Amino acid sequence: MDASVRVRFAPSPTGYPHLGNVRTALFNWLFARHTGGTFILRIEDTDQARKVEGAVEVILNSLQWMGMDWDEGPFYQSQRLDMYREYGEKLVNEGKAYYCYCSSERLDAMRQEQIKLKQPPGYDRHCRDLGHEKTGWGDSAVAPVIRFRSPLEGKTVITDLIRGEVIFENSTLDDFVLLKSDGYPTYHLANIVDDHQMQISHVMRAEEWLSSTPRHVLLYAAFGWQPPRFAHLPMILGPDKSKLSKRHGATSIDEYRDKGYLPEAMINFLSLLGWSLDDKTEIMTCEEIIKNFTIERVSKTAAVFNAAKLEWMNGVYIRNLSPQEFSDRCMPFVKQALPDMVIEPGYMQQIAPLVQERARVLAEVPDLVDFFFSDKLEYDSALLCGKLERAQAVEVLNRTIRALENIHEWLAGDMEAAIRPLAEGLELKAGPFFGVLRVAVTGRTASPPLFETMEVLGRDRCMARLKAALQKL
RNA sequence: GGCGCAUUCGUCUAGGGGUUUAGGACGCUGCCCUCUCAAGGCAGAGAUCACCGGUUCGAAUCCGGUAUGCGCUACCA
Repeated sequence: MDASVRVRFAPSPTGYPHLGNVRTALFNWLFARHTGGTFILRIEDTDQARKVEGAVEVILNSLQWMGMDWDEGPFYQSQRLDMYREYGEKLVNEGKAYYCYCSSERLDAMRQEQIKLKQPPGYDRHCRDLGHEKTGWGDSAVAPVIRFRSPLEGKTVITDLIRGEVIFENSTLDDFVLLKSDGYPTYHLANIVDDHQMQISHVMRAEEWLSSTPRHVLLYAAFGWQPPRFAHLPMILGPDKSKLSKRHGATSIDEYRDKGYLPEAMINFLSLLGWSLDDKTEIMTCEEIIKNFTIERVSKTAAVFNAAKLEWMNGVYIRNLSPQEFSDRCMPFVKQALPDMVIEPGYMQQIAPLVQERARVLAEVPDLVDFFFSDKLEYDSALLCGKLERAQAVEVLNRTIRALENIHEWLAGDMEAAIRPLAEGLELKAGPFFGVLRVAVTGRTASPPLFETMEVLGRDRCMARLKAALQKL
């Protein structure tokens, strides 16, 4: 237990959280829970242009859905603008940053030119030594930004908990913006100020941030602050091995919820994207993951997201649910997909066990069970015969109906005992014989076991369907 | 272009000098079970550990280079 561990998940509400974001949140949360530390939620809403309405709510909901509770926050950077500005101006006053009045047009033109000349793009430090005659807002038609006065030489060494020592030449760093002309801080400024103020001990974020870490280390030094420990997590890639994004299909976490992935399966699966317990353990409860999670066992290499494996794992979790719980969790999906049907919880509880091991995601349950609810089955009569002659199929149905009329208790065992011998009489194997009945009763060629299905369906519905099948032939 | 990171079966990964004929999982194929579909069981294919050199009695494991991939290179995060 290390109560001094303070970590944060700091998403920007510029879109809905995707698997990568959630994995980052998860690792921070796991680390906090493992160490007995504190998990803080901070919304980095400093980009007014890319802000997406409602994204914060989705982020919060997603964390809650996955069971990742936070101890402090959410804090909003947009509510702390004055403070960032003060810190920015403080650096200007100390000569560690400066106002820049370059217009975006000049900056764009400069970049174009640099690219044309095959030079590394970057700010040309035009305003770095303007002097003091022009300082602050109001002195120019152009609202200025504050830029960091990056050292021109030397090296910045960062020690990453996952990657070890990484060395950057300061000369490759440009004078990045700290405070934008709209008064909002950039990520670099706000992030450092907040991490310091919130006493963050470990910064765990995706590897895409590794390149900007020297800037952050330099900023901490400029403020005279002790930087936190850094751990850059491996990226999660799409099947084409590029950074996960919308074009890879379902990436937003609530899409997975809507498809019927279980949060516990998502936790388990995501925990294994860049972390492992040992050489064989894969299915773990959240408690087990928390107990065993350490940064030492986080891998360095980017992971391609394997949707098929997630689906498999979700199936494992679905099968491990109690029948009651499975039934309860199916309800919303079934109701939504079959809006015209009356879905009684009691009936659903009878149906559920028949499809539990056949579903990999909850959203496919409605397709598996809809025939339990419909009054009239729609199917191609050709399915009824399968490979049998029409006359044979008719005979199968007639004999079954007769046998069933003598059944006292509508129980799967009794029905099977009465019907199975009928196949022999027609010199048919059980497979083809039951096949006819299956289509008659369910309208499809694949279904849960026939007699259990018929028992749940009930006598009236089954008899009606068998007779209806006869009519079709 | 510059800088950085990475590189073990198609994918997720174990392994960190001899215990490895490189282990597990998903997926795939086959067989078994079986009233269909699943689930389950068993088996199989699949990795010269990116490549080249070096260190060493010995390298997937250590070092160097090359290649490739990815990331960053914004008044985005």
